[in-house]
Amino acid sequence: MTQRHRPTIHEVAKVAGVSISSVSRALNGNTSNADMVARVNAAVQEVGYVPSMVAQSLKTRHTGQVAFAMEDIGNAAYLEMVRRIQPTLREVGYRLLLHSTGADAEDELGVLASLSQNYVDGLILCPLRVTGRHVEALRHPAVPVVVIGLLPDDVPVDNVRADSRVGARMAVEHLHEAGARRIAFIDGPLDTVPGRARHDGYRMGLEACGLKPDDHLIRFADFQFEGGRHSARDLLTQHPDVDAVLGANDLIAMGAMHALRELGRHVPGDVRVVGMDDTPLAATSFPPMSSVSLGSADRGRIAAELLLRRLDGDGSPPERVTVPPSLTIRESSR
Amino acid sequence: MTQRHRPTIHEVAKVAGVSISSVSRALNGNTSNADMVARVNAAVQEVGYVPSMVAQSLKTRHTGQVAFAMEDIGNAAYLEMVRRIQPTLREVGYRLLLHSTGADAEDELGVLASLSQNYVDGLILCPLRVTGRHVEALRHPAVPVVVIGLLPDDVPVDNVRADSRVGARMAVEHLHEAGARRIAFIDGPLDTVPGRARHDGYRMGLEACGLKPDDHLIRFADFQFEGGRHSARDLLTQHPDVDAVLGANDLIAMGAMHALRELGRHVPGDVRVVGMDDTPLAATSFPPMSSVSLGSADRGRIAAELLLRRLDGDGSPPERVTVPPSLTIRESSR
DNA sequence: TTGAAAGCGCTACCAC
DNA sequence: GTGGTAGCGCTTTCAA
Repeated sequence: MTQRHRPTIHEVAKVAGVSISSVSRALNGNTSNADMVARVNAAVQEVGYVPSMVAQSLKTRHTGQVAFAMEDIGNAAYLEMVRRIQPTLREVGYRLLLHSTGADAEDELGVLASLSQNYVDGLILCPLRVTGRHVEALRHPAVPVVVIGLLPDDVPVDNVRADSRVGARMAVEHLHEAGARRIAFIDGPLDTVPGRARHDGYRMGLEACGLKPDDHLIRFADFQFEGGRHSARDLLTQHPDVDAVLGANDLIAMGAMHALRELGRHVPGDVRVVGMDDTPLAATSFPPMSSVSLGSADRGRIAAELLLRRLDGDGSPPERVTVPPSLTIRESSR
Repeated sequence: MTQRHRPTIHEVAKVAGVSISSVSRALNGNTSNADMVARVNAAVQEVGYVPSMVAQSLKTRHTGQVAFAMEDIGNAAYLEMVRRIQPTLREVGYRLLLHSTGADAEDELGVLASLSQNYVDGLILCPLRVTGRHVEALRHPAVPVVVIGLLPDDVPVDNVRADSRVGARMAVEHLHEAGARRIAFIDGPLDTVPGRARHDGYRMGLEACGLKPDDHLIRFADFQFEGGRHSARDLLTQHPDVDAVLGANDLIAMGAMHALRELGRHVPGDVRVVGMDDTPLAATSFPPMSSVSLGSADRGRIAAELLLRRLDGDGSPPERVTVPPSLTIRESSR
């Protein structure tokens, strides 16, 4: 692997017999002389010149890079976001940097702080928890930031939200309509943004249906399959009259479906199940599982679009977009 | 969003009452005078100085960035890789850039070419198809490259492989031992690296078991759920004697499980099913699905480690690592 | 040990 | 329209 010398703009200039300024202009389309452009291009070909992003960045003060920070790319919701963010940015020439922070708030703050290093032009942040220090850091970001998730109203950054409160409520109402009366809920941690919102939505749903809330029917499971399975097993053993389970995400709900099967309960005959996030897991499960889509893909796309507007120099006040949830009804709750 | 002036090393120097060289040295640990270090650090705090990555990169000629290019981060195998690559790189201070090329060979070549822009120090490439132009581009990469996937022997880059040929053979042998005699195979496209290898492995497996290959029992499905479902439905309708289905990945195999259920065939009683990649889908399916792990996580980690060695200046000859497959037997094939 | 100064490769301003 | 030239913010010689 011989580290060949990378030709610079000077080599091109020499070969073309012009000045480096002319080369720069020709390459950036700031010249009207067609002959000049042709000569420069020929020289570029000849020496195999490729502009240095780094030098350009130092001069122009932008990098063509955007970062996306979330807890774990392994989470289907974040994955959906990335899959939309990347092409949206890429279309206009931005590259995407990925930060999986592993639910470490310290790490997220580190990302926020490191923005001052100016290695990216903007950031899309999807925090699992929003602390006071987050808010503080978001007051004076070194580059434009878009936050996906709930944010205090006075934080001056663009903000894209899901409405998982309404989503959870929709699920409960649907289960009620389908005939369920003892609707259990397996949530994620209450101190996370989605955990809190879904909990509230569940309660709201019960009220809207005239069902009495019963805290014994609520469990917490860290958003994972095994947690859902354990919680559901426990739940159904202690409360055999439960006739529906809402999972705070599809993994939890899938775990619950497995537990139900192990307990010999039929889905949806004995117990109806609904998940949240509407990931591929839901569509491919057996029976296919109803799930509340929180529009992860849309949130990703919209966040990217908002950020691009800022990067274009848009100075209008921070925007707040809420993506409505939608329920996909499949066999598990019919 | 007031674009405040970012303090430079000059401000720090002025406040500390020293030269910019001293600031640089103190910050990079190239000074032994403790007093100097203290003064500089104090000044850094005072003005809120954060070094510019870009300026550092221009000078030092490295960026602290590594790119990972694959077809689609939505694919579970690539996802697993990313999940290991990122922390491995991050641990030593590298950031990860993501290129989802969307199975566009042109795009992959673009990534390879753009390496000359020196916006990254290295690349991990996981091509779905390897063309002559890939090979050509890989002969003189501008920065170290590690390829995950099959590669001609004479291409001088580090290379991490799965052995999906052996993996597919293992699956066939397992199905045979379990009692299957008419083992069908739903593959991905034959012109992809994994599609080809798995096809060969399937044939090898049949031979090893003394089963007669029958091309009618092979279908192609583009590695997706619906493809697997369609193919399986078609297959089982035309060949009701099929008693086992191997899917070239878990999505295909899941699709097949659904088709079987729709056809009223019991898994594993009537038809045994095995998938490949051993994704979360397999473990959470019902019944839990046997699957051949091709070590995606390990391949990702190893690729990252190999790349880090190169970035450390290791000049030894290109290495070739093959990660062995392993079969996880679950209910679907018992 | 410290400071002055020379670039890294580029853009953009200024005269011509 | 074209060519000098002054930096962008940093690291790293080189002398003192």
